[in-house]
Amino acid sequence: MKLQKVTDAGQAEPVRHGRRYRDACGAAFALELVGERWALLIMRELMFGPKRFGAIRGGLPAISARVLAERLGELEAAGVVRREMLAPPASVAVYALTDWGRQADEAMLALCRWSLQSPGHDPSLHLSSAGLMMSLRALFRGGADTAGEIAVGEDLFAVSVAKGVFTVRSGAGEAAAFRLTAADARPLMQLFYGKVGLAAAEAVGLAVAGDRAAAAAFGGCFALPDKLA
Amino acid sequence: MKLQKVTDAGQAEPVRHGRRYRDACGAAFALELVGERWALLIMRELMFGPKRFGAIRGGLPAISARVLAERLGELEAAGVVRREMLAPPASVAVYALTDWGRQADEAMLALCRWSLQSPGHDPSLHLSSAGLMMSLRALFRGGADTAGEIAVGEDLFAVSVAKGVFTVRSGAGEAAAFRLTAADARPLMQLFYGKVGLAAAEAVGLAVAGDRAAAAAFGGCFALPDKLA
DNA sequence: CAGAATCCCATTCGATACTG
DNA sequence: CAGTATCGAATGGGATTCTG
Repeated sequence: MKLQKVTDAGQAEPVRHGRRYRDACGAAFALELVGERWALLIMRELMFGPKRFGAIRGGLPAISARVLAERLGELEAAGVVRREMLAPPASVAVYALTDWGRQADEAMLALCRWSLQSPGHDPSLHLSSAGLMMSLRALFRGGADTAGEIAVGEDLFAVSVAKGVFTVRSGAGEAAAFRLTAADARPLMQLFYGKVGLAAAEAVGLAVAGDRAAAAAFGGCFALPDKLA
Repeated sequence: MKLQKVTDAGQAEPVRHGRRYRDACGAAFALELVGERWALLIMRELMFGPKRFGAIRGGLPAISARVLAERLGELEAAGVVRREMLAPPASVAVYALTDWGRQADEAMLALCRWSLQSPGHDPSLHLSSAGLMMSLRALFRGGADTAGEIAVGEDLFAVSVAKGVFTVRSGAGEAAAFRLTAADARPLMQLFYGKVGLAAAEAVGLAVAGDRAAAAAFGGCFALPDKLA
């Protein structure tokens, strides 16, 4: 009722909240689509693959079920998210970004890179596996070609550096030279944000398998930008 | 009181609204800083130079004075905006982006480029001169080197294409080959968004001075992206 | 006139409880 | 687990008013 109104033809038409910017600039239109509270973070959670309602909540512990349901409805009406029913016998609903929704990652990365220059950023907060991978993409500084896997809790990602381009995919990787495993993002943040060595990260819960030298070199590909103030 | 609390030492400490994301990802932190309603559009208005309170309102006719004052206070506390007192005899307050605040333009451009792919975008809405220049930057597709001036209402911008890079500055331009003048953004939107010729834009209020061929070529450097749906 | 302060109301958010 | 219902609290928007 709040999210959309059904026209005479029965078509869903996004009405959104009465609050519009009434501004023809693309930035304003983007904010109409994904500027509501939590919207961009929900998209981040879906950036590496479809997720169930509960899995999104898992990545965003501070969101309430009500707001999450509301946002998913709005994002679906906006064409950013698609609700899909998995085939039987699974028969559960998952939420996935549309192709267009996935293209918002450039904007998201730009926001990450910008905000991480601030000395006010607090890396001690909770970080989901999707948030970690997003941060890695934002923090990539370049380095030698390599490939590996990162396992965070239940989630597995294939990462690679090829020709100076860093790529993350969901799932197992081809020809992974190393694998970093941790129960949550904390130890990996130490390694990537904190610029500590592999050994220090292992002391706080990281497990390294495979080529240790390759893993260490990979860790050196990322750094927080220089702070401003 | 709502924007900041004064500590024992008397220092201003951004408390924001109780609503936090509690998420270590840079995207979440960016949203804490500039994710409130109107914040990014206020920054857009300041992107090409400092403005007075009333001038910002002029660019954002739908914002209320209360919310604008509140946002300016928050953005100042966040280090994105600086409130400056012009030297006498002017002695008026203006709001300017800090260096860091200006760096958010990459993220803003990415949002523009993303959202303008949507068929839902409505170019018939109001557009401020800052919004127009932002949109031009987002719509730039490349073209031959040139330089000119664009005058929208009271505002004057120097634009140039050099080595495939499009630049906008506030004020008069060096060696401008042409000048496009209009009372508001509408005729210029016709030219740049609408892909109509110079003559058609002149029919709706555009005035062209100087080298017409250069002006026409400049107009051809911009285009809306292909729509998705 | 610029812009801060105040009041009122509609909407939204967040937390908890509830249901299939 | 996947949402929905409900309610108090906070916010946004608009109008009005004060102050210099």
